[in-house]
Amino acid sequence: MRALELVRSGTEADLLVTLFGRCRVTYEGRAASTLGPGDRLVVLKPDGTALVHANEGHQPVNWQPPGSTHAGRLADGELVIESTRESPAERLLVRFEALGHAAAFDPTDPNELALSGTEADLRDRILKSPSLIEDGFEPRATERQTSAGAVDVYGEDADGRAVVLELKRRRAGPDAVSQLNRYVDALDRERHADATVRGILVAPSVTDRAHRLLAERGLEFVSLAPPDSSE
Amino acid sequence: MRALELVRSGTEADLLVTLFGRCRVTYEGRAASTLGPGDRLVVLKPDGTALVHANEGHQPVNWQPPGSTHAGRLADGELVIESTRESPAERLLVRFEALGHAAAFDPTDPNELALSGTEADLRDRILKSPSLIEDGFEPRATERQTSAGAVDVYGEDADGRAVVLELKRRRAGPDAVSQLNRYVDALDRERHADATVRGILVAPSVTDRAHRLLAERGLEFVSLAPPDSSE
DNA sequence: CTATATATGTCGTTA
DNA sequence: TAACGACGTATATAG
Repeated sequence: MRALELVRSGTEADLLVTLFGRCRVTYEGRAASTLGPGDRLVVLKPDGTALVHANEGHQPVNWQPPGSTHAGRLADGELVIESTRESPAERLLVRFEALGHAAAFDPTDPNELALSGTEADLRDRILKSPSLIEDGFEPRATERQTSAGAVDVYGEDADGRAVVLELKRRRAGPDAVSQLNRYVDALDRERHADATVRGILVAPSVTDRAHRLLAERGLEFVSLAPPDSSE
Repeated sequence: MRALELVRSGTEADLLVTLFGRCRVTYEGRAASTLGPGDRLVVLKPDGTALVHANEGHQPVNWQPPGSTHAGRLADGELVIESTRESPAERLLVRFEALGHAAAFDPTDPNELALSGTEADLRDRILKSPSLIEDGFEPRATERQTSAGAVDVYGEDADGRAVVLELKRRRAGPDAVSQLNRYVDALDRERHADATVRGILVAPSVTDRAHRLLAERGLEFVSLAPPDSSE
């Protein structure tokens, strides 16, 4: 079978292999799933990634993470792709009952994605212009460690009070407030100073629930978004 | 150009279109990105999804969500795929300087994925055998609403005290504890009863930090995993 | 390896 | 539509 040869030689030669056809899929590992017959696109990458894409959705209906091992074989005359990995033990089986297409490509890709508008960009914006938070704010550290984890930005306000910033690149919800709250609690406990630590959530906006939570916990909010790519 | 025709007729006819070749990609929307020349697989789905897959990783290096609109055109003799959506406004541009392959398929897929080992399965396991939590535990409601959101499982212990369960299908971290804490706080405030609400995190295991957080907040932990698919 | 938090997260469900 | 939380999340980074 030509497709089987393609899968074998393709994975062997570190090619990107694509298959399209009618197949069933079973998965067992962190969870377990079965998928009845249907037409899907299967992609096998040289890094061990396997993707099964149906006709809808951004996400693959089934997959195997990078580092997996792909193998092709025939069972009752049908092409079967088996992708496995250990730690955690996971196995993906794709059984084709009809194959419309099979191809292999040499994917040389020297360039990396350049992305802007991330939380890191928001942080850099604040470090460059601390007054965006408030007059007199002075950043002292990023990723400052606490017993509750690393704080996005740590600094002092105009009165010398300790300030913790938690940054979100988009509208923030209750989880962001809880996160900030954990850091403030931890620092309050560790610093055993007179003044309590101020906690400020920095995001373009917050949800109602998050806003209430901030108030309950005595935390603050500053509206700020990552810079446009043009800035 | 044959590939252009394929893209146009394929998207028109609700086919799944795949392209492989050397391309550059730019994206602007919730964030912004550029990607220099390299060999990638582009997938256009009939639901408006666009995927750009490089040779590595489970995730597409660039994409456009379902509901987007794809268009193909020629610019200086090169095939350009443009995928846009509104709300939020986002635009993906893929410009091929070399095309190795183009194909279109009719993806009929009547079957849905059947998945087990989820949080819902863990919840059902508890509802069927409440003593897995502790002797005398009695579930009263799932998705019980509070001012902080819906609680996974709400019930009473042997002494008639209110109990909130927060379920996680896998090892739980600090965020899960914060979530549980929010629900317990909300119920304590709403119920204005004498006895405080008990909060129990139910997961296969917890991280050290999560364990400490539970102790600080007076919350509890019960080790329990979703059932095997065989169970 | 694990732990932690981000993500153009996506996706489903519900108000 | 927005909000909220789950996801086989994946991914990067620090320890």
